[in-house]
Amino acid sequence: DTTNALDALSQEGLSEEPVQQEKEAAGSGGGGAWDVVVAGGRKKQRRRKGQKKVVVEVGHEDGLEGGDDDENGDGEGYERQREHPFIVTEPGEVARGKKNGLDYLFHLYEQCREFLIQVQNIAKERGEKCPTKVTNQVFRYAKKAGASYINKPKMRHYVHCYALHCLDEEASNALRRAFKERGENVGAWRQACYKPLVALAASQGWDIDAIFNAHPRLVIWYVPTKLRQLCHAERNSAAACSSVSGGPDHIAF
Amino acid sequence: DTTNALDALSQEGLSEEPVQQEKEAAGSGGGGAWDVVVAGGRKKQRRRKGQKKVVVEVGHEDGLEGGDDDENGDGEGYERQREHPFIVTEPGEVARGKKNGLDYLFHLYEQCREFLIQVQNIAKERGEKCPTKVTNQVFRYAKKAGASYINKPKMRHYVHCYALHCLDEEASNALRRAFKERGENVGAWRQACYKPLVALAASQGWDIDAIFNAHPRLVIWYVPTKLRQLCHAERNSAAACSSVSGGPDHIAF
DNA sequence: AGAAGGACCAGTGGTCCGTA
DNA sequence: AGAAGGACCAGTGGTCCGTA
Repeated sequence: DTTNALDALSQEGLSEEPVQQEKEAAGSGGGGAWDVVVAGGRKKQRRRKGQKKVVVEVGHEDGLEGGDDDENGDGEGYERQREHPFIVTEPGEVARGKKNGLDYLFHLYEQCREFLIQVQNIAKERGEKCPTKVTNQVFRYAKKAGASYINKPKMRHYVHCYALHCLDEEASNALRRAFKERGENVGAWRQACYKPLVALAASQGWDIDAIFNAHPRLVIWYVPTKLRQLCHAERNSAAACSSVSGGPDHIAF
Repeated sequence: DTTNALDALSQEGLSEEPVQQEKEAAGSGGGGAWDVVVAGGRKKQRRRKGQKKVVVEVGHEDGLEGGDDDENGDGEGYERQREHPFIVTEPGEVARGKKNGLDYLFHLYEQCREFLIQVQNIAKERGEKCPTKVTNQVFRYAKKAGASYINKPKMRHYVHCYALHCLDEEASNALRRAFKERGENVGAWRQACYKPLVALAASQGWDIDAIFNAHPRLVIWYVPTKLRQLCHAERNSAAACSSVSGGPDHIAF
């Protein structure tokens, strides 16, 4: 199966992950693992020779803290393992400079799904409780498998953006292009992702949980609190509005 | 709707719950609320006059601890609010003495389901996360609604017994009659409930989660750890056995 | 300033063990 | 002894806020 090929690949070369000898290959100016993934057609990349596929138990080398800051890449001294910030990119566009693009962001969600599937398979094999969502356990597993660039706060932060991408890729792409053109930052784009989702929920009876549950890539993610609240608030004001105007199918926006 | 009628009713009269003035009416010798429920045909009991239906916010009176042990019922002094222990009863049989029967036990599971439904309705109304299982939140709600005789350790303890009752009532009834006849205690009966469930799982591909999920009254209960482990262990030894004997459909028992 | 993520916290699932 | 359930505990979902 090809489940791990992408994972192993995307663990390489990203400047932020702790494989020191490869770190700087992708750091700035593009050309990292993600670019390879995008250029190569999104699946079945062959692994680089000599790089072992990391799946379950990663031998822990403890190299993250302590001692030597002696390695440096492009002359900026010690680079922390924090991921490059996201910028708004169009579909297919590779982020330049020390930035990551939105295709890469969405790819992280796919990776989490693959890690979840692995955790589920292990649980089934052992006859243990089988998670249906991306839980702490899955994040822990991802980290142990070497995907240190995946963490819970980040993934939860952008879930609704990924949801829009899954549910209405056209609208998501249009929004990305518009916000890129306007030079908006990631935070503004992220905020803007709520509105089309709420509109979508409105058109489907306001049940955002049902919408997530009906989509195979989305069902594994918890509905973000704020999205749930927005849907609820909008439903109530739409109801108030329609009760004033009298029409049962009055549109809120 | 009739959702709360049973709840309100079964909150009355049971000797263990903290409505002091009614406590002793049902204490020993049968004749408590449960008997009324059984005799009355299991639904749409009318409420006793003057007894308010308790649903959400119970005015807390703090009367459980502190002060006066001055009330006493049938001459045994202060009776603690602990439920009478269960005994093995046949279907339809009312427990005599300071005991509770198994119909009453199973009725508690139905009550929990009704509390869950109430919690779900409230959550939906408020646009909040909606539990799909009987969670701590539901137990807390039950307690606030006056069903102090419902608690998590008890309900979790007997889940698999209730599961057998739901999935194969004939087998469950036969087991109850057999264990009553032999004079076995509740613990022995409880232990014995595992075996027919494991056999049932065996006949359905060993997926005990799927079996729970397929049943509308069971889907709201977490699969008990021990039941899951037994299914897993039995599956493995069945597999080993069939690989020795060579037949893919070899029966383990 | 905008953003990534370590680390905290309230409340969870699970059940032990002091109690009656 | 057999059994009910208060109360504890490890690990959860959720996200704040000290960090870069």
